Amino acid sequence: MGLNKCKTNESDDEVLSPDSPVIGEGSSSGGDSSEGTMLKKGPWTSAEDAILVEYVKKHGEGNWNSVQKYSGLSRCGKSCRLRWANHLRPNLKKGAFTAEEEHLIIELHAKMGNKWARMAAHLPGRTDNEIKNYWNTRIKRLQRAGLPLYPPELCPQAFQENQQNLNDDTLNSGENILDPLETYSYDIPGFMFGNIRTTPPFFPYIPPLPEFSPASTLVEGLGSPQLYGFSPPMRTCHKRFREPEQLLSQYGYDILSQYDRDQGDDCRSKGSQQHNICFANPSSIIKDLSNFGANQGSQPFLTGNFSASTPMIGAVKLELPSLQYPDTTLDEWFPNPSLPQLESVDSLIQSTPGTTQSDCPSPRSSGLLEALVYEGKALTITKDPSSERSSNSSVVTPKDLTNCSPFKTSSTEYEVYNKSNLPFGNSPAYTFSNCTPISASKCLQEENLPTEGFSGVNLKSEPMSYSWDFDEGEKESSTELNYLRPDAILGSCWLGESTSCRKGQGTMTDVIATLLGDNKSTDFRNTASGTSTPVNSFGFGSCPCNISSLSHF
DNA sequence: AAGACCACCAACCGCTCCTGG
DNA sequence: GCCAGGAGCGGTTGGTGGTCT
Repeated sequence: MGLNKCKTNESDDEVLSPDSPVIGEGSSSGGDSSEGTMLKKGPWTSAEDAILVEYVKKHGEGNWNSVQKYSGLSRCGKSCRLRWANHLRPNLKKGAFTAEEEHLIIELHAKMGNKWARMAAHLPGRTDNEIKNYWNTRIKRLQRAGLPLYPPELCPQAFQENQQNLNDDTLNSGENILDPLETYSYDIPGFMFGNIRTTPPFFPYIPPLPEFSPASTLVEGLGSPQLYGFSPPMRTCHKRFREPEQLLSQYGYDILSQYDRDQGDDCRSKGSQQHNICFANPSSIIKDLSNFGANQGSQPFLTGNFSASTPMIGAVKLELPSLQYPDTTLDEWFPNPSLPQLESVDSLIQSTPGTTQSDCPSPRSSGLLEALVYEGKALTITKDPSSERSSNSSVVTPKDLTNCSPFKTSSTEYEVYNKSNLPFGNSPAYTFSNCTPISASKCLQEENLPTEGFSGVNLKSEPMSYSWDFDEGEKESSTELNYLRPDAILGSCWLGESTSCRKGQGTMTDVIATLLGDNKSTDFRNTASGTSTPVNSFGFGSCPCNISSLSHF
């Protein structure tokens, strides 16, 4: 296999080359032996940069392993490529990300997961490394804050896509004996933000079951990272909390202020426990999951807030919501409301993940070329956004995104959020009702949405209908489900019901039993009547909500 | 003032995919 | 079909400087 020559081995990993003109300049400099010469590692010097630039001018990009040969640069080709791509390449945009870029990154990440290169293609002048670093930093920050990685409206979406994938994966392949290691390596697309029409409920995390059955299929789905119904405990006292304003502005949650207010008591745990949605605190989550058997359902959290690198129980590797459709362009994910591209979205919806993954070209294969295409399109848009808007181009501009996607909260909804007294400032319904990228033609064909129920803030528990098409072939089990309005759920739990929300710990088994057992309906009818406290569709521990529709299972 | 903590950035590393012989 | 080299991607690590206690 063509492992890169840059790869170090035990013998030369720590070897420094005293003869190398550049070795030793960086604190982390080391040397690799390649064809008898030592390869420098560590920070690049301006002299090295100049050499590399000169080489690229003469020979063009590519053939990086020849750089050392022809330029005398004591760097492996890999290092040269990285240096060029991340620092020396022309048209690189330096400096901090703009607000638009940040929001676009968030949105793209919700779509693609940790596909940094593809994300970079949508951000002209930005490198995958930059985006990656930004995201990782952001994750850390949000994890510390116990905040969601995404605005709340993305959570149901992430679940939906994940559920769709899982259902298709399992139901469409009868011979598919689920390998836990593979089964839980989810890619969760999220191309229809805010379209809760098809948003199924969230369930607490349920451990994987070995059987392959509709029930187990469901449970497998429930084990997805999108709906682990646990809340990350805020066990650590955060001594400092930087950039609270930024966090607030990003999410519009009045969390951090409350957070700081709570800081003196209980290490902000009060605030954190109330914010049971889309939490980012994988490390804590993992700890609790590892104790899951003894502590089922005690830690509600949910939705795509895992780092793909975060270790999971059973070597589960999770990936954040990722729509692995390399050929899918952004406007397919974010159809212009004025020109909803139903076909494209429908095709995405209808395509099974199995088909998707197998049919679509490898991300690798589409990597650079696709990135160039993306970037070219993006550049075009940047130059002439007006013409872009009038066309049916396949690339959406950041402005488009802020206008037509739930992330338009960047400058508008966030403000509204901030103005609200609700913990989220406003409900996902706000986003859904005001900026719903209606996508699936199926939605249009079906009865009218109870849109009125989505507008405004209403904390009353009003049942509303969500259709959950498990699978086209599973219609009998995919009848319409009734769930509480998400805003009602949010409201009830966010408004100081942390105690009651924690009560839901004991209901995990109820859910499991309900999902797997025969007395499906009764349990949740009891639940609906308040005799038990199920984890509701948004992972809130105990918001007394109507989950009677779960009896459909 | 010192240490701890954190954000940011750059670079490395391991792996996978693609391509050509 | 197999193999090796090239290239790219994503994860991780380490350094540096700023801020806070």
